[in-house]
Amino acid sequence: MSAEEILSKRLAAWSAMGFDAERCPVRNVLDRIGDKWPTLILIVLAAGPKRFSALGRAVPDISKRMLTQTLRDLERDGLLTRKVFPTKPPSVEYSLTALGRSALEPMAALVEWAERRHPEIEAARARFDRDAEAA
Amino acid sequence: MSAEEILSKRLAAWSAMGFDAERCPVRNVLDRIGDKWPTLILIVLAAGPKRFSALGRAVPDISKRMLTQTLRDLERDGLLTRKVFPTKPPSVEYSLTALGRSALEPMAALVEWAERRHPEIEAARARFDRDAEAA
DNA sequence: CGGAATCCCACGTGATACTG
DNA sequence: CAGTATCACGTGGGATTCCG
Repeated sequence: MSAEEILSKRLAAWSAMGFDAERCPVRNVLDRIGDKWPTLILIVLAAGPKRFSALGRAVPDISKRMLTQTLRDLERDGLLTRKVFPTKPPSVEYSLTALGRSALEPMAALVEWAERRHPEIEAARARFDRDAEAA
Repeated sequence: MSAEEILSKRLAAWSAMGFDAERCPVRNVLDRIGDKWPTLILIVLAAGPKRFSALGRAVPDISKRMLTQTLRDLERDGLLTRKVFPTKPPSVEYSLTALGRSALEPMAALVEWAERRHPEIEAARARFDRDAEAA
């Protein structure tokens, strides 16, 4: 089944169900793995479990606040687990669940597409901007 | 090559390049097709060309402002084309480009993942919320 | 009909300081 | 170390209005 068919079918199904945005799986998912921070966190964790501050170092431009919140969201969705070691000072280790690892596959497909098509996109942008400037 | 390997490799490459968020293809792409409205527009157009107001009807909860802006962005990125018919009143038709259609493939993978895993995610959320409420 | 322009505010996000 | 709490700000995006 082609990508067009898959998407068109899904679309038809959702429309028939009244388009409840809250329950739409795609919207639900996109709000997570489509977002910048969750995606980056998952990619970093793909290499193996990491502690809180290690994650912070791996994604330099995330604030502690967003890191905490993003980790909570991903934990809530069952994409990663949070394991506390009662050492002193305490340390917390985050690692992907099977569900989280399964998310890496479509994400990898997206990343590959992004890298392969990036030149075309940049070219299209340059063309568009040039044409717009002509006006 | 596994998804983990692909993503870890990419991550290493970006880190080595200094993590320039502006030029990172993935961030660039995620800001488009990871976002809610662009994704939905592309999915709707997967079924065939559509006019402005038809798109608005197909995505009921998008405002005219966001519809216009989203279409502009996608046109700028070369994912769709805008064709004006000088009828009266004017009509405008949007359709996917080859580049736009190629984006459907990774998106379909994402949608399939989302639908297949949605029950697990909902269950994980319910469990998380229940445990949290116990405190 | 398809879009541009304007207003406006909720809320996402960062910065900072504090705690177990 | 791994967070929470608080405040303050900027802006994404909705509502509305006007135009060709």
